[in-house]
Amino acid sequence: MTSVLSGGVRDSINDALLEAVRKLGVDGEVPDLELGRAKVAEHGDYATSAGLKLARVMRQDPKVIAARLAETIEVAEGAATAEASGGYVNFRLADDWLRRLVGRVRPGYGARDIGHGERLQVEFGSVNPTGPLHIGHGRGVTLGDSICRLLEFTGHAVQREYYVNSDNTQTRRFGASVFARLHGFEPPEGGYTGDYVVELAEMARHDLPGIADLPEDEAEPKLRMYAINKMVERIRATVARVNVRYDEWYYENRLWESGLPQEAIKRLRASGHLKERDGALWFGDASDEEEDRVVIRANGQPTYFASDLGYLLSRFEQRDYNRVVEVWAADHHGYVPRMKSAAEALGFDARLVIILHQMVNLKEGKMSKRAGRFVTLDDLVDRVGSDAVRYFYLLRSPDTTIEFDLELAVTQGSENPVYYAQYAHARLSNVEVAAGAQHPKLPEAANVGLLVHPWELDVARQLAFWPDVVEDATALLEPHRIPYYVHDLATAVHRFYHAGNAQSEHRVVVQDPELTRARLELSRAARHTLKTALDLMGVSAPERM
RNA sequence: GCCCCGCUAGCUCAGUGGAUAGAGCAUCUGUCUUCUAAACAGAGGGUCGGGGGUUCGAAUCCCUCGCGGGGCACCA
Repeated sequence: MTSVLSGGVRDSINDALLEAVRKLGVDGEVPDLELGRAKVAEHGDYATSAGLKLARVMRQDPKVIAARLAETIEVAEGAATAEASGGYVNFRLADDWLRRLVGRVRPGYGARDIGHGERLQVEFGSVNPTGPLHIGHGRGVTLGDSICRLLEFTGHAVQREYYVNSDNTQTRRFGASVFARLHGFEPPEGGYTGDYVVELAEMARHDLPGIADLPEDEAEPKLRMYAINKMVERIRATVARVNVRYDEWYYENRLWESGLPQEAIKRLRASGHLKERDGALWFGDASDEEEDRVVIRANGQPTYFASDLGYLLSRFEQRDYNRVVEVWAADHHGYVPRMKSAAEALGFDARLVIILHQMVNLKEGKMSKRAGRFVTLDDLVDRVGSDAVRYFYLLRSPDTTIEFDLELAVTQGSENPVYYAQYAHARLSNVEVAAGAQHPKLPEAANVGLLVHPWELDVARQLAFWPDVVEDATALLEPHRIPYYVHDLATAVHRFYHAGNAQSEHRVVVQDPELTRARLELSRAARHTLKTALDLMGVSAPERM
């Protein structure tokens, strides 16, 4: 029998449910019984429509099946009781089990070994290093970072990588723009016109003696690398402000130096995935020319796609990651099939996971990095703070387009839902301080049996749900499930706390040391869980506010 | 034209094919001599974009139409 703590109580219930189905004589395929949270309080905490689902297989009345299941089911540790209702089976978490759960919650509660140490890379952010990060990029880096945090929390060996473009058309234009500014010209057509390019040119003039005397074909690569390095420095500082960390800033030119794109091209040529047409080298199968993509241009210059072919080898072979998760903005969605078929052609198909998130649009009009028209992520952090920024981004499903209104973001900064959760944490921290002050020596062990009020058990109930949230968020790579959970837990905490405002005998810290100790146990369990969940979001858990 | 995402309360958004669709903000009504009121209790507010279909059951799956966003490069 597995410990309930190793997974969630939902897993235990599900195991018990399946075992009961077997006992009823169903063998072979069991349809998905869709055990989920009950939506109405009368239906308990979890519910399944197992009776209805099994009616066809068992050729029996759903009500009868549900009733028999309810009788048969035995959940491990007596964690929950089952009750039939029509074709449904409803589960109610046992009060006594909830109390014991409180005593078992430790810092980091909810961590699970789902990944078994799987080596995987998450590549996210990876914006062309041709300008500062704006609010659109903020979404990508916070999403990617929280995905990493989730995967680390669930037993994966995660490497966080930023792929630094350095040899593509955009970065060349960037280099050419710096060159133009160095000589007092306007950047060329399609170049970068932001003021920061002028600053970069002046810094280069100082840091690269003699650079202004070189002709463009010699100066541009030097200026480009100089400017890219400056931008990478700045991007690194920006993401650090929102608690985003990378293990590796992997430069595109490193690929070419190690011959990986060349090797990938060689292999794809041998396997018949490449062909010459119009003087260029194309990737694609013969069935549809429209789908073909250029790898080497007619002028002999490789495309970014050639680099990406080598990048696949770098990660799946040279560095031996079992899986690679890419986090991209939706404007790259057209590139997904290409990458997928490239990965397939090289034999890595199922191991490449691509997560897309929708765009962040500025209400005042389109952002453009080249035109220097955008709100930087630094601006946003300056005005509303890192915690509110992270919560704001992570609250939304990646599929939702964000219409960003800076004025509104600033005015609403103070009513950001993040403070609701942080306040719950701060209140509990304060309670612990108060308990220590009033009771210098409390009992070592807590008698959790003293937790009897509904507002106390409801906190415990929320704690029971946390492993489910971790599991779902990890399986779907959807961190936005966490802030919604945090809100629910914070609500239960505030209610628990407030019971003591309404009637002082319900406070955590009371005369009776035994009772104080029991309620303190619950406070700590809730505080640890809030802290853990906020950590996964990269949001701080303050001890006072 | 083709591809992707969205359309759910006044606004911003959750919602693994299940029972009576939720939260925050905003609006209205109550609650601080108290372990922190950045809180709590309550009220109002919905043809889940329209129309078909599949199913015992659809906000959820399929088809179709509409609206909004994004993409369809020898840019990334």
